[in-house]
Amino acid sequence: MSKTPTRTSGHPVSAKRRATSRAARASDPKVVSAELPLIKLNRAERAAERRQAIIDAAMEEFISRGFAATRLDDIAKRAGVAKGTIYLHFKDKESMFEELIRTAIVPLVARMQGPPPASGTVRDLVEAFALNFIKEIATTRRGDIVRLIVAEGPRFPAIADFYYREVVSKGLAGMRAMIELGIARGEIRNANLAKFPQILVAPAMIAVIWQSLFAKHAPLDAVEMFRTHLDLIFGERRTA
Amino acid sequence: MSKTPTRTSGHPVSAKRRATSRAARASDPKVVSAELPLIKLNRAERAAERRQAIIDAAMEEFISRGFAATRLDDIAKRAGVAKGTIYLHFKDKESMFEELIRTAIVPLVARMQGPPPASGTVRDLVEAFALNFIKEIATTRRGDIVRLIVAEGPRFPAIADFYYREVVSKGLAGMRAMIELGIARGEIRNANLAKFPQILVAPAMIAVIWQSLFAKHAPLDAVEMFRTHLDLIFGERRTA
DNA sequence: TGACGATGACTGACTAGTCAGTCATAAATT
DNA sequence: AATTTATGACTGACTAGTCAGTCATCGTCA
Repeated sequence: MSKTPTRTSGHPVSAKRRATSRAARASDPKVVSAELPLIKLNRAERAAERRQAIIDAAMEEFISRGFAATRLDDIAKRAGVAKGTIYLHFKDKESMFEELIRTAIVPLVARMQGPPPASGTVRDLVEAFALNFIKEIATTRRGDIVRLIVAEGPRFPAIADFYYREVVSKGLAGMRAMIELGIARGEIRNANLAKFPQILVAPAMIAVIWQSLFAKHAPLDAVEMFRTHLDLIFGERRTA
Repeated sequence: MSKTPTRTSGHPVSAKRRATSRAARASDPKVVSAELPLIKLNRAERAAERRQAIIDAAMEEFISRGFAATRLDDIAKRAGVAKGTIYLHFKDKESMFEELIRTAIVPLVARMQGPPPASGTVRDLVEAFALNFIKEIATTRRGDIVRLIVAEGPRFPAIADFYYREVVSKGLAGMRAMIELGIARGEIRNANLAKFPQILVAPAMIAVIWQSLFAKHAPLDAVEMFRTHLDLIFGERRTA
């Protein structure tokens, strides 16, 4: 009982130096982008910078803890801002999470549309695309975003909907187009594949999941696996 | 929150009549002797029954909310027991979760080992196996357990470890054996497939995830998809 | 067989703590 | 000085886990 019914959330650090945060930010070689002169940033720039810091921190926390177990206090601390600042940028935890996933998907997709359809066989096209996916997503922190969507999707229908609409359906349509091209050119034997573009990307998705769950038990050579998969679809490759 | 002294045992689950004890005795003791075959169960039997009720309820809650967002109060209510009763069977929330997943995996694996290797081609073997998987797991509530493991695995290394050891590594070994048999018999052309048994099961895993995330957006014929996938591996089938 | 105390399964109010969100105050900027 | 932006102490709602008490069941004995 003699516990502390009063002053509950007493963070031990409570030194009365509020300027500290700011001073620290200035000198701290933290996350802040390398603004060389570190000269005056106007308000809009600062706000944008902090917002980004919050987004980065939140992404990190959500990825490693999931939505429910993530504490806003931790996000604030990691971002180097006070908790209240978060509420200057986001309505609440939930909409913050949804907006985060949403904006995270954009560069994810953008990254996938980077390399323009290089001339060559359809197999080259698909291979370039998949290798890009594996290099940029499956084997990086970004892959965790995909896993996060799988994990939290059922509880955030808005996210699952958005993800399906903006990524899955478009991605599959693209895959289907490539498959049909392959069929038309005679590179792909099985015409039914066009009905299930999922098959084409399945190993890549598996690689994403594998990395975050079992990488430490048994490393997986995602690139070689995908090449083998392409051999099944396009026929044995010449080898190297 | 204030109005819950009445105990409301009317929940969809088993909810034996026995929960009536206190409240009913206090208010209307006579009504009790209504119907209910109420087979005599001794203490041990009852305990086992309640334990099972708790397990079922917990599984349901964990699947639909995830570990962190699940409330023990809800599990208790769904199981028709008091919260304290849970602690007669499990040490705490975390070990309860781990034990749940662990015991859930056993029938999952058992269900996969049911049909003995029927005589026939390797393709028939694999197809029977996969169709069984899709029917028994991918398209049922059990698939959600798999998704739950994917979702919570990174935060429960013990679960990921166990799952890898008891399911993944064994399953892949079995797949590899089948693939090697297929190669030896000349049914499978690409010998590299034995290096990546993951490819064989990838579409089935994708089906599991698809069902829980996108089924309502676009239903997926997992069986036909898998057959198409087998065509890639074993060569075109006669069709139907 | 029936009465009766012992047992322990079960209960749920309660404790101790957590954390999302608020807001009075202070710093920075205009 | 006025206004905008940031802070972090604080609040209130919520929850994992506890435990003193209850009562159905069971063993024992008349």
